[in-house]
Amino acid sequence: MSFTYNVPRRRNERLREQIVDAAYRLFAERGYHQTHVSTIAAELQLGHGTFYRYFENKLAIFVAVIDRVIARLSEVTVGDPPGAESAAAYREQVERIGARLFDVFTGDPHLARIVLVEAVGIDELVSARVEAAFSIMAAVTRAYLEHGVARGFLRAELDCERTARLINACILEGARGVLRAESGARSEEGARWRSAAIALLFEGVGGGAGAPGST
Amino acid sequence: MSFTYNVPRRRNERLREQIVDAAYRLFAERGYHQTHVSTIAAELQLGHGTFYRYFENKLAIFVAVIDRVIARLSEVTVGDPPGAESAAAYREQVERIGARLFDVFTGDPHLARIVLVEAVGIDELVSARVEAAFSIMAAVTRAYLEHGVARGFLRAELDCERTARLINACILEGARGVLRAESGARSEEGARWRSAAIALLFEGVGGGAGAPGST
Amino acid sequence: MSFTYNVPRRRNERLREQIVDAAYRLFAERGYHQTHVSTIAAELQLGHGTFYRYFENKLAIFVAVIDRVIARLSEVTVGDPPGAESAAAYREQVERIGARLFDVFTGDPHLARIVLVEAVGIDELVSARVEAAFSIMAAVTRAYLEHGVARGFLRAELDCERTARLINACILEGARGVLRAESGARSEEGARWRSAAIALLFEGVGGGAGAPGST
Amino acid sequence: MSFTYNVPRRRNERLREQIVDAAYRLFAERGYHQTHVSTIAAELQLGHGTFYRYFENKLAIFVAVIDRVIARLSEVTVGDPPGAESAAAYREQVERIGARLFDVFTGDPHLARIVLVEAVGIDELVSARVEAAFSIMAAVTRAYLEHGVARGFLRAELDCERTARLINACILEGARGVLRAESGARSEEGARWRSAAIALLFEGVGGGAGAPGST
DNA sequence: TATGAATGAGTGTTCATTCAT
DNA sequence: GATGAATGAACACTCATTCAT
Repeated sequence: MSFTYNVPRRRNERLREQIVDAAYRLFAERGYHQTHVSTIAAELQLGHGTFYRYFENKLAIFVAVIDRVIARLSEVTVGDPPGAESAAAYREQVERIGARLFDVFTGDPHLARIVLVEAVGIDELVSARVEAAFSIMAAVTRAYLEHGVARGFLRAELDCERTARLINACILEGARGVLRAESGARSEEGARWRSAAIALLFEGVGGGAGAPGST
Repeated sequence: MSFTYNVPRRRNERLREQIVDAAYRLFAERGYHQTHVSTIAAELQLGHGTFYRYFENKLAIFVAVIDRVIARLSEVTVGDPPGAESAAAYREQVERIGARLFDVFTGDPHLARIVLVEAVGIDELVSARVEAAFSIMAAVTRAYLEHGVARGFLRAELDCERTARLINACILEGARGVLRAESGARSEEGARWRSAAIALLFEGVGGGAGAPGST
Repeated sequence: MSFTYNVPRRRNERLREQIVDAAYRLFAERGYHQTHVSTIAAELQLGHGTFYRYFENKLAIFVAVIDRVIARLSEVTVGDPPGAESAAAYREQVERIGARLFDVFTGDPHLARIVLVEAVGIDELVSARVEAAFSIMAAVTRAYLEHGVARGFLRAELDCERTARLINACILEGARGVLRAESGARSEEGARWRSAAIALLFEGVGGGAGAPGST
Repeated sequence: MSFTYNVPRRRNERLREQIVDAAYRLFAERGYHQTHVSTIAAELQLGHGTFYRYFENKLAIFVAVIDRVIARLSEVTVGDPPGAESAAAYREQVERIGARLFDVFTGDPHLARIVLVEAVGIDELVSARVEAAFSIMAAVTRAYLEHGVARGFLRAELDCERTARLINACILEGARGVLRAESGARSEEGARWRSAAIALLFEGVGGGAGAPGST
């Protein structure tokens, strides 16, 4: 019997994943309150009693979904630590990381909807987790800003903490904008949002001939 | 008799307002699904049947609450049409209108929570209404940007449509940031977010000695 | 003051009648459970509190309506006491009284609907009253039958009690049949039902060449 | 294992039947509006949520009850097609089928009450179904009458359509009459109604020495 | 381990009735 | 007397969760 020891366990892990998969999609498509435990179970042709062998209750699966979303966001922001040595390389890196984050949201509409819409107002615990995720994203952005300031690429007096959050908000707003567009027009729309955001980020709105900062 | 003519009517209007008041607060504090019709009625020491004399159903009161929020937002953005003739006056006006909007959100934590959190995922109709309100805010911001471009205060190639939405997202993010702070520290925190946002808006993050745009 | 003594009373009587009128029609058209106290009051442009000055409760107005229906039925069956001295006169009188009863039902679809449909299953008291009304109708019919038997116009062994009820059931069935017809076709349809019923009543279905009773 | 294969299914069907049984009796005894979903569930010692696993809503169970009643009525009227070749056999067959129908009503007081009382005024759909059932009964009766006319057992000018309905009304009236009687006296009462109805049907009320049709 | 039948707390909504004005 | 605002008992229906098989 010992040789089969891991098999059921593995099978369970697999099923647990599948439940999260299904719930992820369903929560995004129909919303938390319109997605019932039985909806999720039915999606996988499971008895809905079975669900409770894998998750304590309905909130638990939602937390699992949220955690997956957060993990997905984390993936993007690690592995490209701030370290550019020239201004040009710096700007390029910032654009790259921003684009990647942006792509995560626009590439998976479910993810954006879960984190921006459904996760909201369900439960304190969930809110705290999402908040934490955004804080992590902000911390990453902040690290880049601080690196830029340290190297003199960015304004010395920059409020890195708050600016980081503003930048993230812009990324999310861009993602929202892209998702509002018809799916056929999304890549073009994405390019526009990206360049509008990058321009705002590096130059601000100013720079006209009679601009406040031009004299 | 003539001077009491309107009283009954007024008393009704008054109660209706009180119901909206109570619902406004309760929806913000406990969320839509945790606020029951009977919760609202109990808050005003009314029988819950009474509620249905003033609102068709639970969704109706939520829409009323949302509409009040939207009206509040609209108030702020009218009455100060873009028209500055100098760069300095322009910047000042933009700061003023942004600050006012910002103050609405930070001045009434309920308002922000309703529109940002609770209004989301309840109902198509509600979402559409909130979406429309944000579109109006964006249109106002856009008008300012276009005026700035026309006068040469802002970059000619500015993507006014998208930048307007990015700016609004920054205002909301700032409001969120302030609401995260302890209530004692909010005015100081508000000042910081305001200046961070204004700086990002007009100058971007750049401007360091070795900044990308400095050469 | 004494000279106005009866006026309010009379006015009340009048209003009470109007309430019964309205209720009569509404109960017939929409049914008992779909007709609310406020429906009746609104019909007369009364406050619905006023209703309770004239009727104890909702059941009371229904009883009043039923009583009116019963009174209407009684009117028809009095004033033409059985007393025909010849077979032909007897048959004519029976036809006349049957036709009158029949006309009451077909002439006022509301009446039939109230007594046949709405009065049923509401309340013991109401059922008993309707039952009593039918008993009265049956008693009248029975008196005619007994007169017919006494004079030798009808079979001596006739079960007058039960036959009377069967005959009344036929009258009601005929009325139902007429009401099923399009309103344009009702008078023609009425004639057919009348002759079918009269034929059944006096001759039965038999009388064919090979009929059981023909030998 | 194969022999238990159907058991769970069967157990379900069984409970569903039991729910219909209970509802059938309760609707008959207390009426539709006085019978609550929880009343039915309690009768079977079920949680009232369980009810909804078997029926969509309260109307659905009522329709199920009505359909059972209709099925019961249909059973009686099939399997004895009109085909008697002699007048005596014809009369015997008509008596037999009438008696059977009559017995259904008098044998199950609930059935009569459901179809005659409770089914009325609840819902368009239900009314239409009951109406249809009566139409079917009428069609059967009519077929007998037409057969009788064709063979010359009955009057040639008989209005078979309407007379069929009149006869059915008499059967129902007889049933009603029996149900009015004390349960101890019902079989005797039943015999009287049957003979009164048969006599009316075949001979009419006439036949007295001085009867209208005797000359 | 998987199942799904059973459960009942919970909630939105209706409407007859009361009563202060 | 007339009114209609207020009331809350009553009820249909939902769905997360349990547990016997």
